[in-house]
Amino acid sequence: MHFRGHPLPSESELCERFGCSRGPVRQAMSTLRLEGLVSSGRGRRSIVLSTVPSQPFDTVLSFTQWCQQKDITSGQKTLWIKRAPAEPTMSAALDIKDGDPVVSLLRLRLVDDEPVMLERLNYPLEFGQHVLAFDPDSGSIYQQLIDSGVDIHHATRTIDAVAAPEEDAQLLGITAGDPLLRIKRRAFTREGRPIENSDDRYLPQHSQFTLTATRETPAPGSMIGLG
Amino acid sequence: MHFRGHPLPSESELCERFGCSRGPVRQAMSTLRLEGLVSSGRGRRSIVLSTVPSQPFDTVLSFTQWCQQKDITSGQKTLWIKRAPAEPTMSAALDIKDGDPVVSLLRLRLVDDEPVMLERLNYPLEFGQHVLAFDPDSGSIYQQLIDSGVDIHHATRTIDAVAAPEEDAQLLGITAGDPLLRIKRRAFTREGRPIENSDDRYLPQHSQFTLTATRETPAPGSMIGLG
DNA sequence: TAGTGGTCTAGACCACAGG
DNA sequence: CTGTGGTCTAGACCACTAC
Repeated sequence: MHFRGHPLPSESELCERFGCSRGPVRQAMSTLRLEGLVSSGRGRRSIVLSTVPSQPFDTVLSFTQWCQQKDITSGQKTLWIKRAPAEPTMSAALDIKDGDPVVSLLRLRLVDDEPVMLERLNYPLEFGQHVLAFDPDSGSIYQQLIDSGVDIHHATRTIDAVAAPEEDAQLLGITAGDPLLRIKRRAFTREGRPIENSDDRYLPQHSQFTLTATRETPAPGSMIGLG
Repeated sequence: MHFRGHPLPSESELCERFGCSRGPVRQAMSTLRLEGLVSSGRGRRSIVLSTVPSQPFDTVLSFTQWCQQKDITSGQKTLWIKRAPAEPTMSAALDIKDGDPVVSLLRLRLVDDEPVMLERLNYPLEFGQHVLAFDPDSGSIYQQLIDSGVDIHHATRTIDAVAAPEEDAQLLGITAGDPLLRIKRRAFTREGRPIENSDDRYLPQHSQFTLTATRETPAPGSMIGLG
């Protein structure tokens, strides 16, 4: 029915078909454009670019949720969970005072019982209390936070590559110095208060990060993929 | 003046101040929201989340342009440029027939005369001819393609980490096996025909990749940053 | 030249947040 | 309760594309 290059009905036709004015139609088209699914421009019909929807925000943040969508049997082993006063670097990252309590986790993420990712998570006590009151091996911490009423509003990620230190290498079953894909993540409330500061290290042979950008919109969709 | 959490003027105030109706004001706010700069919602004032603008699409693709924005003195050394029949992997990636001509480049990117990135670019002849007819050390290939009338519409990037092979290590002045951040990129026309298939390898200590996502919109902005 | 999407105006109603 | 942003209507003009 719809394939790449296929022209869409004109906006006026869509207005008639759905019995609404141009506003809602244009808003819907705008969403599709942002997702990179259609292309449009002055004077020409809009056309289908892709029929594959981009991943929603939740999936990008939650390893658990992403594995479920991909029908991958994911596992996790929490190596430790602790509550301790913040070091200067961590207090700065979480926008709290030096020595304020921080809840920290070290988790190993598994796919088919093989380690694929090492996760270091840090939360201010205000949010970390919901993590403490929860078995971290029973499911998604993100889901737990959301269920506890924490308003995870936006997040930033920084990606680079590092050589595996001895500790990481042992846990991931590789040799020290092997390359790891590192994703540092910070999540915020709507008001901009830090919820989480984390450091994930992926085995590059098992995972990669992909994203798309469109010229018409500076904001690309993104997702994590296992290959 | 504007800081994180600072409330913005209401939409009606902005309408008065700029002498326009709500439409354009809402469109501008929508752009800021997509870029993760402001947050808004029913019944409450919009607020500032960040004062750091995200990079536009062009900048994300063009190393040259990005360096110019950052006031970094960037250099480049094209090690070779060739035209050769496509290998099976490349023909599949560029959606051309086996043996069809492909224009390929190997470029070293410099910042302050130090190598920071190794760039392998591949174009189908249709687009690569504009690269051949151009001194690749004189400026941005993306700019050259755009000036030649090539409609670079959207792009996908895949990010992972690799251990530097001997050739890359020598060119970048590091040791073989050191971690590199790899970004594989594919650019397309509006019709979905591949323009470029490339493989960039960054020294991780000099560069990193950051992106933001907002819960309200699945599409995050993205940029490359040097640290 | 006819039809398209991009942009704008000037209203309107609603759900929701805050005092 | 008032004011907010989210959404909608029903027009309008323009630049551009395809013919």
